[in-house]
Amino acid sequence: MSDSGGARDSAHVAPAAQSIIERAAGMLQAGGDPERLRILELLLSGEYRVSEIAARTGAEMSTASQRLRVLLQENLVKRRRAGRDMFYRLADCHVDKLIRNVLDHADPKHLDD
Amino acid sequence: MSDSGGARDSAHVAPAAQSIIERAAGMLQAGGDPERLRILELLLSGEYRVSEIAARTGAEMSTASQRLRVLLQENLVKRRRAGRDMFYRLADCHVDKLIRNVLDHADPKHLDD
DNA sequence: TGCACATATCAACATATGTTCAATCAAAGA
DNA sequence: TCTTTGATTGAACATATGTTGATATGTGCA
Repeated sequence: MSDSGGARDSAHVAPAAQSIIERAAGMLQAGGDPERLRILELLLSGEYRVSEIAARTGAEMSTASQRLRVLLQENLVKRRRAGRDMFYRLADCHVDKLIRNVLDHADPKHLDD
Repeated sequence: MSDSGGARDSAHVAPAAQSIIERAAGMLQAGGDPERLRILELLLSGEYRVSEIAARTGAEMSTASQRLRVLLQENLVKRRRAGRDMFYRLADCHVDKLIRNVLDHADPKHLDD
């Protein structure tokens, strides 16, 4: 036993409750589809209606709407109605940071593979 | 037309290349499974061998190994061999931040739903 | 070399996911 | 009220994903 370089009990990480893990996993999974991630990336720059999101991502509206539904369910985005339009935006700055973080990490600039 | 409160071209977000989006989505997806996320959470506190990871997450070794393979493929973890053991750890501090961020966000403390 | 331990891989299966088009709902204006 | 426009929902389908137990690899030691 005894560890070969392990940094056990180093940072006092309270193990997250199962429900937290599940919600967090749901969020990651929702962002874990290239097409949905493209939507999230777009929303980094502001609020858009479904038709715009569809156009800018080259998808049918119903497809965009389905993708937005998943993002909404997992609390990655919020929406508001304005007349016939529905505007979607990132849920909060936390999500903003998350998206930027992962896009940044995936950038080859980080040459960490 | 014209926007109803939209914050277009606000933050100069360079649209990420397709390949970056895909890699980023792969990372999110890899973390987007509750069981794999539990492994990542465990690794927040250090380096562990497969047998320990299996034991602590209540899984068979072959199951743990499969899960680790996915995490490895998406560059969320790294590994090193020490004798017969294989030690896994988070790939870098970027991943550490990502995991903490999402677990934090999923915490009900944030009451943002 | 032969055995034992730690991991990894394979293949088969059940389940989950994403897409699509048609149908429906909701708001606005004639 | 009827029509138009924007958005959502439903159902069917193809594809992807996660799990499992058997098998293989790989390392250390006798």
